[in-house]
Amino acid sequence: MATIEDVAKAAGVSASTVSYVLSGKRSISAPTRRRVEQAIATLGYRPHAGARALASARTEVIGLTIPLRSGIDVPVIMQFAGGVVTRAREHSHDVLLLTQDDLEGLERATNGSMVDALVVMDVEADDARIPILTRSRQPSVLVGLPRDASGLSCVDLDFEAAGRLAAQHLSELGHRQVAMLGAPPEVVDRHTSYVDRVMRGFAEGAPDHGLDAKVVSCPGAPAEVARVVDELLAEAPGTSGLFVHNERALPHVLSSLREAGRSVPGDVSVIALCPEDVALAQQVPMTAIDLPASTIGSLAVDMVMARLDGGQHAETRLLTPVLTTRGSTARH
Amino acid sequence: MATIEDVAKAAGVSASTVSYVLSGKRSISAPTRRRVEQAIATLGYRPHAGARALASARTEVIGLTIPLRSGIDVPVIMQFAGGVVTRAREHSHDVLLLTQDDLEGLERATNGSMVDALVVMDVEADDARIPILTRSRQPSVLVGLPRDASGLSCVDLDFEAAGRLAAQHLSELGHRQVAMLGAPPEVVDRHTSYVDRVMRGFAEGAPDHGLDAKVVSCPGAPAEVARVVDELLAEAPGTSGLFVHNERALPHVLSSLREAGRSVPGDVSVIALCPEDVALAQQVPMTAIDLPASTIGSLAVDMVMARLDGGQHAETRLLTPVLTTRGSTARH
DNA sequence: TTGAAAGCGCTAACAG
DNA sequence: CTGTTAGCGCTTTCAA
Repeated sequence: MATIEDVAKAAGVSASTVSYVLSGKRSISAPTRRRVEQAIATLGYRPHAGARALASARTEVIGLTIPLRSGIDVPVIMQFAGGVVTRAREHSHDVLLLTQDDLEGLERATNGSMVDALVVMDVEADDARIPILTRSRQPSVLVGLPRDASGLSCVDLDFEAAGRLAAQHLSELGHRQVAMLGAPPEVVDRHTSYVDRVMRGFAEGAPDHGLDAKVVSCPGAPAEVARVVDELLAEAPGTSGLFVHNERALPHVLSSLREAGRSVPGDVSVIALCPEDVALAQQVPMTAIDLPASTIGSLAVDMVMARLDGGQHAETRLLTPVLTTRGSTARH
Repeated sequence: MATIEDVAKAAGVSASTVSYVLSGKRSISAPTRRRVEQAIATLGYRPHAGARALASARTEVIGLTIPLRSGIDVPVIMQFAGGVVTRAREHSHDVLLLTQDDLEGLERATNGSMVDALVVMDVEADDARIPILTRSRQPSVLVGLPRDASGLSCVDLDFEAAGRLAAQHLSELGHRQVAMLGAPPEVVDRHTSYVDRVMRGFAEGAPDHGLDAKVVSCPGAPAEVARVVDELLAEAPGTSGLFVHNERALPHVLSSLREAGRSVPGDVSVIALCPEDVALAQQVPMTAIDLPASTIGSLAVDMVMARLDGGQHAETRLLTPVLTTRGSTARH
């Protein structure tokens, strides 16, 4: 591979001049710049990432932890990761993929100077990674809201407000007996922050709007979804409004209702909390609170970059949920 | 951050000794090793990745290109990526995430010495990345089968055999008029290699088994799936066997059939080509040819690692498809 | 506007 | 079994 020295020779300048042409950190005469750029092009020169990181203490890489475990909403993760990668490239950074529960990997990435900054997904209420992150010298942003952020930046949809909004909307449609079908039990048990928050928002918002509400967690497998729906309808036959925060279960909820002889939205109104494309891909286009995963991903990168080169202080940003009315809800 | 020099001082040895303790490349006396390990632990020392890469010409990172564009089967991608990351860690490598169509990123990663090796997903028949990869000095493995692999390693499910297997199975069940619902048009147009191969396998295998077969591409949106299914049943009302290679469309195919008054498997047998968990998550547990995405991911990493430290030559590995009979097929 | 030179932190001969 | 030393390729003062 061509080195900066090769380029310098070919252009008849010193290595430092080549470096400055690349970084733009000092002014270069037009002819010199031209010759250097020429040499770079003909040699196909690319700076050696390791050498650059060593000399500049900057890697141009950000770390992204993503969950690969069970029960998660895969499309949401992908959209989020897409947002992160795309935005990172716009800040001319690459992305190092770390897995959620690999604490060792997180230490390696930070202390080993593999990354300039970190985006951490799917934060739990008491996340074991928080102490590692506060100790690290790289800025990081948590996607989610831990019990104690310890001065770290956070970004997420305001899931609690989303829960309240769902309750409010069902109330405004005239429903009185409602229920929420939440994440699978294994996810609820992990106390992943957004799961807790949306459940709390709905459970607390419902009474405020005069609703009688049940909140149950819901597995993803079709047979189990049917069981949960049947149980719910048996226990509270008057249920006419449903709030579903479980992407995998969503299609089966709709079929289960149908098979139980309840039409949507005729007998039961259903609000989903999911990305827009998922809402539109159901048998009935769903009235839904949008989960703007890609936007959150971009935002996370913007925030962490701002701290990196602006030295800005930590902040928490919660996006206001937006509900779009489609075909799955009606007046009661 | 502590450097190797700090560790050396703390342990009363030279930096090279610390390095050798870490790499195991020469024998160290027990007491020395103990003191060094002690010092490493108390200082929380981690080698600087860039410095190491510069000195050793090894990054301990592999690049992974994943598609983020539309029409892809998201769960398959995630499972695949999971397999890659997990296996990479077992070879003590991290993973740098690259996006599918970022040719510039691929060059940066290889020529900029950011990675030791590359795993490239979702290869197209004439993939623009192949020339870049053949030029690069890092080994790479393509997931998929391009028209001309140019001496690069390839790994994939034998999708052509999968197509034939589906035809054969439908034939053995006594079906005569069958059809395949393939990937969305935009994916077919890209000539992603596996899409072409499974269609060819089915189209060519069907006549060999005495089948009258139609092959159509199929969008993912529910309304469109319904349209495609209805058209199919209108043109070929005798169709009693279906082979679906489209994860997003799969649930809607089942509902469309039901709404068209055809029961599964009573009137129509349906074979899916998808990961096992997807097959089990449908309303009817699907007879399916497994798409072992995670396994392929692991395998890709193993292959690329073997070339890295064994100097082995390139090879192409195609996994034999396996069909599992479940509730969506019956004798005709 | 440019060049020379001192590192950045590590690895791997080479020497003992 | 261990230490000394010469780079790896780049960035960034310092000097002109």
